[in-house]
Amino acid sequence: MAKIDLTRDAIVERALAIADAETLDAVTIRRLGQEFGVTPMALYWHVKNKDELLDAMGDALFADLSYDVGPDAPWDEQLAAVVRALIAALRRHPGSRELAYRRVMVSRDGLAVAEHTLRLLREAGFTRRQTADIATHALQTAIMLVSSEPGSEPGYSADETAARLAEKRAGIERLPVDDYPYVREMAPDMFACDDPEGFYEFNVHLFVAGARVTLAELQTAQAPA
Amino acid sequence: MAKIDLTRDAIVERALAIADAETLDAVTIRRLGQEFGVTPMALYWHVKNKDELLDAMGDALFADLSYDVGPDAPWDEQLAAVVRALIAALRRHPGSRELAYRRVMVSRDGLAVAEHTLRLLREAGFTRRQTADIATHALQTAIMLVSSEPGSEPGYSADETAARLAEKRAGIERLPVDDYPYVREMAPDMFACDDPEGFYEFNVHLFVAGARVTLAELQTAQAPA
DNA sequence: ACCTGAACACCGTTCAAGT
DNA sequence: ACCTGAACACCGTTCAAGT
Repeated sequence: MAKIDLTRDAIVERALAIADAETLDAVTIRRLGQEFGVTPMALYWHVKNKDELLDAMGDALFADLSYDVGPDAPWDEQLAAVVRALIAALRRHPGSRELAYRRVMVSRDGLAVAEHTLRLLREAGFTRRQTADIATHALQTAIMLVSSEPGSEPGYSADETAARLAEKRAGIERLPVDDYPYVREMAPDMFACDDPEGFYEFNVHLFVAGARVTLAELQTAQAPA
Repeated sequence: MAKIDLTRDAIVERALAIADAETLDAVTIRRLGQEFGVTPMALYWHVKNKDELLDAMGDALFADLSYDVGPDAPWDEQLAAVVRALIAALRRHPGSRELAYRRVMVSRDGLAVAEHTLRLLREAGFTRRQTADIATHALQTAIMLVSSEPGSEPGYSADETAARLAEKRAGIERLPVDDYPYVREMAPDMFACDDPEGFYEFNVHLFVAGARVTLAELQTAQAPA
């Protein structure tokens, strides 16, 4: 039974758990109060308001990132490591993944990945603008992959997800065969994924390959042999 | 003054406008009723519930896509055209961009792009799994780029965005110079963008380049000369 | 066919008050 | 220092009733 007492950390942890089990919409001040056996207003002692709670949840996403493969590794491997680390972190709290945006350039751990990523791209030879774009893109890619792992319906609980997916599949079944041959053929792959690790690895590869080629193009343009 | 009468289309249009001007959270049944000079309950005659309204808004995002560069164009150009078309469409209604996920494989226009994209990838030589992944990734990339155009704070109104950005910049100013040299150097590029078209083009290029290289790797692996 | 009134079960938040 | 009671301005939704 061990009642957990109301602290800021406990609140954030509980909030993350609710978001994962249900939805981000399901984490409300009132609900949290209820779960701690306390009135809603009690939370306001520990947290300024809901927005600050969401910020704190966002900060938690960046905890325990391990992206350091050493400064001697090629930059593209370093970049891949960053994206993998972000994906791993976000998969721990998929329900709160979108909160990562707002805290990368703010929280301590967020700034640490940012610094690391910006450095490796800059030293690889990208311009300032490109470095900013790719670094942003890296985080976005991670969020997006966790959002789009086939079979996930962003913003819905487990039950609703199942219902909506079933409806989508049924809708596609009803489609005229001649007009949508590829949609029909690919539907199973669009709605399910028996190998999530493979899904993530393929997409990380795609992302890093894009950056690699782009840099190569840049350098041959600048210094044609 | 010309009062617009309450129809399903008018409601959806108004909802999209509110989301763009403010936030998706700002579109509520009650608010819409108010704007049409009608009680909230009146909307339920035209729309089953809020979820259906959001679905309808999502459908609208896929209207007027022009991604057809002809079947003779190389597949990578066709893919670039799809991503550009999606970006253009989402930029018309940035406030509702996330609603695109749920309707790609459902709405008529969504299914049309899906069919087109799946076909071009499949014919280019990707496996079924890869085709599904890249097609999903294409939409996600578009959504994500519109979300992350430097200087945008997803989920906040214009005023709030300005406030949060200012706070972020100030936070970075306060950072120890020695610990975060790259974050400090790159901050202007992370928080603003004087050339959005360039931003989008660079990232589309990155995405397509990744796909191109990945396919090339695949083919040399399958058929080593 | 289309809209309203009244009601219910929810939100976040403030502020004075309790211990 | 930490929590509560009462209150306010919001949500989505149902359902019987009006025209």
